[in-house]
Amino acid sequence: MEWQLRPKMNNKLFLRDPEQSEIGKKILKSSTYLIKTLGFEAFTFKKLAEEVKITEATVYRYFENKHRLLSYIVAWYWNWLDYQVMFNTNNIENAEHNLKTIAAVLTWQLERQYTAEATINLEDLHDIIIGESSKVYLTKHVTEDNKEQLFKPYKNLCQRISEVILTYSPNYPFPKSLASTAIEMAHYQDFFMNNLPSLTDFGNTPTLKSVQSFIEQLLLSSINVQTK
Amino acid sequence: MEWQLRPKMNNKLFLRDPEQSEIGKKILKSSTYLIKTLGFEAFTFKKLAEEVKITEATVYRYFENKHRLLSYIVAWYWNWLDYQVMFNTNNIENAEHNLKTIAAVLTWQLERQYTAEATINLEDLHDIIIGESSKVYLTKHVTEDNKEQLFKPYKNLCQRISEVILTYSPNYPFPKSLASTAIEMAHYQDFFMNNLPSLTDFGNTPTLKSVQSFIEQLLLSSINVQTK
DNA sequence: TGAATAATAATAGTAATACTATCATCAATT
DNA sequence: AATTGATGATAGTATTACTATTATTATTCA
Repeated sequence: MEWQLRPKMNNKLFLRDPEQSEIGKKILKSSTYLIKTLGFEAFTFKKLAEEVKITEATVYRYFENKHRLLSYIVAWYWNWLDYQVMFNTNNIENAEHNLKTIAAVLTWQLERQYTAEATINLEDLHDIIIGESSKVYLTKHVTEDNKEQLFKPYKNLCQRISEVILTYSPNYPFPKSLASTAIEMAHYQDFFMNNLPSLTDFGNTPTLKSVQSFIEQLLLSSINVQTK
Repeated sequence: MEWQLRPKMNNKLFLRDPEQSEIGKKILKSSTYLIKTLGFEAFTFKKLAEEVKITEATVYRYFENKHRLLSYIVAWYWNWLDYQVMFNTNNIENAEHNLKTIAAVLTWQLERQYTAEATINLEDLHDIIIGESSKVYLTKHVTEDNKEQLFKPYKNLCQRISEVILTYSPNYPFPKSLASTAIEMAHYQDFFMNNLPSLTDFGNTPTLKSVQSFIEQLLLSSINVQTK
């Protein structure tokens, strides 16, 4: 039997479920491509409609506005990443090993599970996360969005990582902050490395492998000192 | 004799120097206030012009567009913060002490030097940095902006912090990445604490003091492990 | 003092954006 | 065969992010 994995998306994120129709799936695929290519600011529903060859009105029937669409895409990513972490740390007792796995997953260094589901192009998605994901919560309406649980997948991931941290070091005082730091920095160091390299130490060898070492070191050393 | 300190601003950041006229200064003050209050997305030159009681056209003679204005304000902040770090670590040999000072400065816990210069309201400015500063570089035109040296003050700060890190631990492999991590996280953990508290460990006591402890621990432990 | 210059006001206009609304058509379901 | 739902086609609006032009002040410089 074959299993098809689909992230369960919060229905506040859309007006009509895009996974339930061909047009919806095309909207997801094309918007991911366009946001990656044009950047979120220059991305419009009009351009999206042209790309998918539908009318602007149709897009509006799926998503309230472009910010919600970005929120959907980003939430999808956090869901997916959470699954990767879960799958790869599942049944493994060694917390240090698991922390290294987390650093690898966060920096895109691990064989991806569940790539068959091709609604969204994962490489495009990763690009969007690097450059645009913060814009989802850096708004004046974070609080309302948060009440609608739009950030649940991010929080789940953060929670999962913090649990591994606590397994490794039960008295470490900042497990959740360290988890969110690892998540954010995995992406920011990637962005800096490629765009503002002097903010990193990876200017000469701009590879995700370098970022991975940094995140790994960040996770392990913070905790190591604490448990001394 | 009294000294008046003014950050030397890159003249690519403006069309007409706002520090050189009364209207210019009002533009800086009001835009800081408005961006803080409305958020950058809802902030427009029209609203700014109304607030300052000038015409929109006048604003455009000072700044090319609202993104450049934000870049100016943010650059001003990094300049100012760099000065704070420099002033407070100057002549002090003890690198550990200096790292603690840096954590304090980044989290706004230190007596501010040079607050007399009142063109820009520092409290408003701090709010903007927390919620809007990343938007300055998270664009499709980072590279060109970077070529025009718009991010120089940020890089200077990062460089200064990384030097302290290296003084403390000459073999630590990620001084610049750790510096940019400390800077970004000082602000992100603040934002999370106030808006998405479950991403942090400060939900019960949402104070900058808590963030300070975290940043301090982050800086010191990363380096400590390395030097073992 | 008078002329030249610079800064701003006042006003107008434009293309694009982010929508909302209406009605017709077409396909699938019951 | 009738109903429902999704989409297309089309139109329209308020706002945004500008650009342009001319008139009016204020400043400075000869």
